[in-house]
Amino acid sequence: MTINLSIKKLKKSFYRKEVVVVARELLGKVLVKSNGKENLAGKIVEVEAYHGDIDEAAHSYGGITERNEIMFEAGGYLYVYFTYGAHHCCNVVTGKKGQGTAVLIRAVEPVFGLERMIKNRFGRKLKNEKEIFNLTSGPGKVCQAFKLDRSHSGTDLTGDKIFILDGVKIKSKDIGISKRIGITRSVDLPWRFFIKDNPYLSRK
DNA sequence: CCACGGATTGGCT
DNA sequence: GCCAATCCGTGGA
Repeated sequence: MTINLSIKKLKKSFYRKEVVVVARELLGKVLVKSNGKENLAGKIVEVEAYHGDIDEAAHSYGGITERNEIMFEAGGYLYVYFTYGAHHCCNVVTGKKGQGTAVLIRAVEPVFGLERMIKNRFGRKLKNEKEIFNLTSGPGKVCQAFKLDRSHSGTDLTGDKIFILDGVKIKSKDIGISKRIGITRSVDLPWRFFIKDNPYLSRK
């Protein structure tokens, strides 16, 4: 009998599709950061889609700037931005060159490198068992745990430092849909997707 | 050059 | 539940 471990790295073709399709398919996939120091992995459990043309909440709405330039590349790159004077958020660029579409990774379920993530995020050991659910349950938290900042923006996701592995296919009935969180424009687009009942979500 | 506000988080009421 | 913290990207003067 063969065992399909489904640990193949996602290729450019995976990312170069319509952003909402990629957003849903990213659920259950595994974000990996791998360098000499850190070997971290987390299953993606919550995402949001952003669309440059019709979405006033997207950084790419309004055209290319120095910050969002990478969003306009063809899919398969990382876009990391800094906000509120304190937090980084990481996105997966999707679609064709010039579209300006990306998927925000809002929460992951820690899979590998827990000790390192805890150190990166809290600088100490966990106070209690419940704190594990505060480790990567938000876009700023994911970047802190994975130590991702603007220097990682533009990273090729088919390289060997930061990439995403194929994972469990999430069934439609197990995917929750809602409006996006924390935005003030285009607020009604139902483009937040999450794995229902997963304990690592930023919200229910 | 300057002013405004943000794809958040955590602490306090 | 409410709100301050805190930098910097963006747009207008």
